[in-house]
Amino acid sequence: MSRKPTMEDVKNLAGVSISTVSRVINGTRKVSPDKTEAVNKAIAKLGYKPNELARSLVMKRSNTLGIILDDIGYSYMAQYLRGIDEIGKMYKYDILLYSTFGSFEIQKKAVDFLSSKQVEGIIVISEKINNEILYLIKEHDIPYILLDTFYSPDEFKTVSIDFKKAMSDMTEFMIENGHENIAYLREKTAFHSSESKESGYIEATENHKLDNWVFGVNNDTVEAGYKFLEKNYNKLKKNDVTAIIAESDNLAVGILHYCYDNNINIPEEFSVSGFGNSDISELIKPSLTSVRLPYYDIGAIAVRILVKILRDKEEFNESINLNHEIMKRETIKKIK
Amino acid sequence: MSRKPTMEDVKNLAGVSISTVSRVINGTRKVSPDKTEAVNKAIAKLGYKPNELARSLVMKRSNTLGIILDDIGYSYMAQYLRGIDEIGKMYKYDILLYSTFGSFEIQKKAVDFLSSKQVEGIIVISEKINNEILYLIKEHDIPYILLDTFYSPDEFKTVSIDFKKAMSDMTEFMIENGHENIAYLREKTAFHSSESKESGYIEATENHKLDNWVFGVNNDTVEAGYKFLEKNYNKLKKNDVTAIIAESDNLAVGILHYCYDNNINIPEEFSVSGFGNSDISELIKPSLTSVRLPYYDIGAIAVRILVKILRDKEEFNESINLNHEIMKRETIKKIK
DNA sequence: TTGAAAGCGGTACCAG
DNA sequence: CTGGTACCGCTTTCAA
Repeated sequence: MSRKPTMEDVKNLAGVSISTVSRVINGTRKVSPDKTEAVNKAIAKLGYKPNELARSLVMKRSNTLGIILDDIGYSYMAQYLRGIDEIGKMYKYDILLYSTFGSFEIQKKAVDFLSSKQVEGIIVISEKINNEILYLIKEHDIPYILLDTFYSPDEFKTVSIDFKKAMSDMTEFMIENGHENIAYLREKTAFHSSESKESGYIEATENHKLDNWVFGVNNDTVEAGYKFLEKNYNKLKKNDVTAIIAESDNLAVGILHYCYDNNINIPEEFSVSGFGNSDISELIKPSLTSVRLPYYDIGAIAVRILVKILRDKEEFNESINLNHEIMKRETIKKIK
Repeated sequence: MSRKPTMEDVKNLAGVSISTVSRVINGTRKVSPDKTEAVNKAIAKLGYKPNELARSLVMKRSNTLGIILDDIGYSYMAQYLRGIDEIGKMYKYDILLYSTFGSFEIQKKAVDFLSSKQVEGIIVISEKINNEILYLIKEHDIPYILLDTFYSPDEFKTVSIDFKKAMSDMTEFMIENGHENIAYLREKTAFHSSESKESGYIEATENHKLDNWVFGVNNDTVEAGYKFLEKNYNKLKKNDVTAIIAESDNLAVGILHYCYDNNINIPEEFSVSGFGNSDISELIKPSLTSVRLPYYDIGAIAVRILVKILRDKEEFNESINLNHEIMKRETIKKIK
């Protein structure tokens, strides 16, 4: 097998200088038609492809975007990545992935690594981010953008959705449907998004002068949702609660499972909502009302912004929020 | 902002030659303790990180594995990627992703691109693969491995599972549970995996001298499964069918939905099984019996093999099959 | 052990 | 318009 052809080979075959070869490849300057053709023929004949590594080395550009994320296994990550990938490709950028499994240590390694690969921009997708890593990115002087996070929105750039507004909207939606005693189920670990959501619920209920009941569980799992209702069913009934807003689809599914096992009719006894619009919300029976988050769009916009920063050397300092959408399904019933 | 430090800077600060710097970084040769220390100090002080691009250029190694896949949006892709990523990282390989959205044209571009980035190996994850692209990879002389595919297993390397055996096992399982009239639902588009699965069903039923009923639908969707049962319910009952094996979870979920809507009790009237063990299979009520595919392991093993090829220049010519697992859940009932 | 110097495959500036 | 050449940052002979 013969070694990959280089510009040297093209130059020899075409009988021109190496600079000329470079010129016709990049269209940097005018080259006479005959030489252009000679070069193109040689390229075709040899099947020459420029070595991007060498090119990046001298240009100090790699046409690559680095993505740092916690775990590719999270189902919504794929949606982010689609947005990033698709739009990135439109601008000729490719994707270098780095999973950190939530470890700050690995996050730092990721930055160093991506930087050494000379990525032109970095997108960090993580709720639990450490400011060290952000400063590290800044130090490397590489443009970046944050997704899925609430960390210091003032100081760091982020594209996200307004979780508080989203949950407030969901609560309003329950109220519009006639519910006045609405319970709220959240996970206790204090991530910002979780707190924002709760505050949205609180705000909406208070605006309508309704009581509010916040219940906390320890994990964002189906089991936790199940146990919650098992434990609190009587209490909810005693207080005439007719709707339960869960801060996640997992929790909501747990609630639905408990109802299924105990012949509690949904939505007759309770209207239930989740959050995230995961696949299951549409497929479970009864199908679950949820809040759709525009992951794809967030990824897409993040890339657009990054590209803009790269192209125009323009700063990006506002945090952008995208719109959520309430997906009404069978678990909601209008009462009164 | 000061430019990134290079070996030149380290050399100056440490007062040694640039070769020496390289040596202590790579441990290529013995270097006297004092110089070693001087270099290390300089590196630490400057925060020097080697430029991987330059390194790759001269070494002709990039420590990067290229992944070509159809669409990162497919839910099981994430599991493949986790396996690849996690094991890849163990061997210091990083991941360059390329989505092709099933287009052969883009697949070819992907190969060229990855090659120009000097990836050391390529993993192709796609059911619909074109042999052109395989020859293209061969031409580039870069080691590769195929996943999720059945294409020419003799000529090309692949890690997969034995779909035929898997479906035959599922059928046997139904038979063990006393079912003698078992319907089979497949998608008509003729991918290899689909055909293999069907042949597994046929084989098992024939081994037990049972009748077999194969139904075909046009899409692998929940709706298709739903419509299938809607159309064939009476026919199934007339033939005393007590079990339905669907070739995918989607189809099976559609069946479950139809039953839910029409008060057909599962598993009393029908035992139902899906394939793929998607998230929904565990979360739907009744939970769906399915076949778990070891995506993570497939990815992990693929990387191991690739690394072995890279390290030992060893050929890999057998196709490896990994074990599936039948996940028994509520949709199955023992009869008789 | 150590340093000088020749590349790896390109780009871009400088003359001509 | 075209060719020569320095250089991007690093590894690796080859001598010393």
